Amino acid sequence: MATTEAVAPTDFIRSIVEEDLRTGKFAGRVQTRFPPEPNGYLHIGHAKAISIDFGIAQDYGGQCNLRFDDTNPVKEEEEFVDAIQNDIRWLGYDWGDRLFYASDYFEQLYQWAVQLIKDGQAYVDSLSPDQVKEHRGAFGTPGVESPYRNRSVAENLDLFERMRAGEFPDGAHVLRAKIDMTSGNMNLRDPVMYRILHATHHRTGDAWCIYPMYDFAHGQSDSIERVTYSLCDVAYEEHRPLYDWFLDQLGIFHPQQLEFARLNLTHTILSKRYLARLVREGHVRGWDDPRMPTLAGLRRRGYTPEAIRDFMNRVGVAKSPTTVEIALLEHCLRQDLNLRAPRVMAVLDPLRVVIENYPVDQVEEVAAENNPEDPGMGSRRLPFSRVLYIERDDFREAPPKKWFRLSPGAEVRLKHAYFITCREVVKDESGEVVELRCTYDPESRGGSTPDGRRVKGTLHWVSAGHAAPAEVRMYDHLFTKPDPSDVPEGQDFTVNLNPNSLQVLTGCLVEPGLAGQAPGSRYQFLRQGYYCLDPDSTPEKLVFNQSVTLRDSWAKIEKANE
RNA sequence: UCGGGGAUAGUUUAAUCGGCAAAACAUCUGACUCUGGAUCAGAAAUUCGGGGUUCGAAUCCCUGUCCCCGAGCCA
Repeated sequence: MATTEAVAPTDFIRSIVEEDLRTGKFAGRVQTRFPPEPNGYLHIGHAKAISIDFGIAQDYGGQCNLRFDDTNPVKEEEEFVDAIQNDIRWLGYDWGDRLFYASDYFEQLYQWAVQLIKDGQAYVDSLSPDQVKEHRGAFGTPGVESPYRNRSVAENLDLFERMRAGEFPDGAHVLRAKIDMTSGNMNLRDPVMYRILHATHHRTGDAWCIYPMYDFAHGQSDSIERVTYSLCDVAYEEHRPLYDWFLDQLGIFHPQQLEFARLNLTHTILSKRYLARLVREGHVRGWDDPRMPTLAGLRRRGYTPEAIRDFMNRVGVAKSPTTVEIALLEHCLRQDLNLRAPRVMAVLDPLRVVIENYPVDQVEEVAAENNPEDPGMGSRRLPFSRVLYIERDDFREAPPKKWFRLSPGAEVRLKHAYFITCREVVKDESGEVVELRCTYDPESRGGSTPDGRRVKGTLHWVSAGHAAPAEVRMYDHLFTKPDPSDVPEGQDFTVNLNPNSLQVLTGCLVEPGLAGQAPGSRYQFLRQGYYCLDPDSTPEKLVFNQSVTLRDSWAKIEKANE
């Protein structure tokens, strides 16, 4: 099978790694980590970080750890720990036995905090949250020092110990680093290192009632794990001076933080908060709704890990804030599935066809290749009979220009079967076409005739007596605008929600072999697109999700004719 | 207002030391086809502006503009 991952990634981070490898900066070691907070589901934006963190380790013979950044017990849940691991594995990455938690390091972090207090680099502040905020100052103006800033080391030690012992209520005190209240970088204006939180932690239970802040936990966790490259979002670029400061004050192993731009995609949103709102307000059916950009949603939609990895390689790694067209993601899926998905025939909007000159009770089997891109995928046999269904959209009573499909008097090929000619159009009282009376050419079996006559159109079909009923869920972009946040004054992104992002087709008919297949199975519905069997399927009714359409040049012609 | 980061076809990225600006996606043509699919061939399209250095600048210097991020006891 041809590989779909042909693009060799090259980027500024890899250049730095290669340079370090040359100069021996980290003794030839490449160690990265992926540090999710277990407070939500992973989405395709995270997949970019995963692909970079694991991909770079892989490329240079290093390792990537999985570390849950679980320093805030009030936001984090065990449920997400499992879901996140599942998603990363599904994407195709492996952290071996290196599954860690920032909470594994709580005791060490505490000892380091004590060390900084003893060194006069940290102090217990007893200002209220509002006062801390006031003292911090604004962008243009310097902050002012807390009156508690110059407490003695002994008093700080005593207070901090008692904070740990649970003597104070939430918010009564914090431990802050003593840096510079006048810094232009807000992160350096005596950042909070520890806060009091009488909350049960998903792993440490009630062992702690003080918890370290991200800035005091992340770099040291990296250091403990001997991470060489701590790769993160550009949002953390302004935190780097602080990341470096703690490591330097502590005098411990110093990983290098490097920042890259996070992924944005057109026609969707990638903010955990907004995604949660879509779920909460019922705009989608859940976190794994096939319209969601979550990995769970993409998986259910029929996306392959290969397509997503290929996409990440094509998107590249840089620092400028950018928005990738969702068309590229869709292209990657098509390209992958074109090579791997078995072709099947499915009629979404059935129109009855009776072959008048075909024997009433006869059923024969025609051979159908499973994938013209890969003969190794073999072939199957399909039942053909006198009564069939074709796609309603494949017939026009008054055909437009360049119409290759069926119309009164026209001859087309039924894929893998016979040529048929439309003789008569049957309508009901309201004038709707309900049936086509056709004849077939017995000589055309297999799709060609002895006289070598050509037909322009080839249609998919199913045999009425054999087809399996199905529901097909058709999807379109979640948002109508490329940038969902482009809204009129006073409104929010929900006004750009696409009312037609889900269209449920019932009464579809698919070829018989599809019954009983495993949920998650992916197919190409011939001439239509790629579809994936949904877990909602039952023995009575198959349910398919449309993953992505095929490129449709007729749609373009039709549009141009308008 | 201050600090940090960024700017190359419509989009995302390349361009080794200062040496012919390129690829993919998207768009448009055409060929081919038992999927109006796939494939193939082709077209159009790019260095944020203004100065400067240089034989030569996307790259170096000066200057301006625009965009993103930052004032959680969130990560």
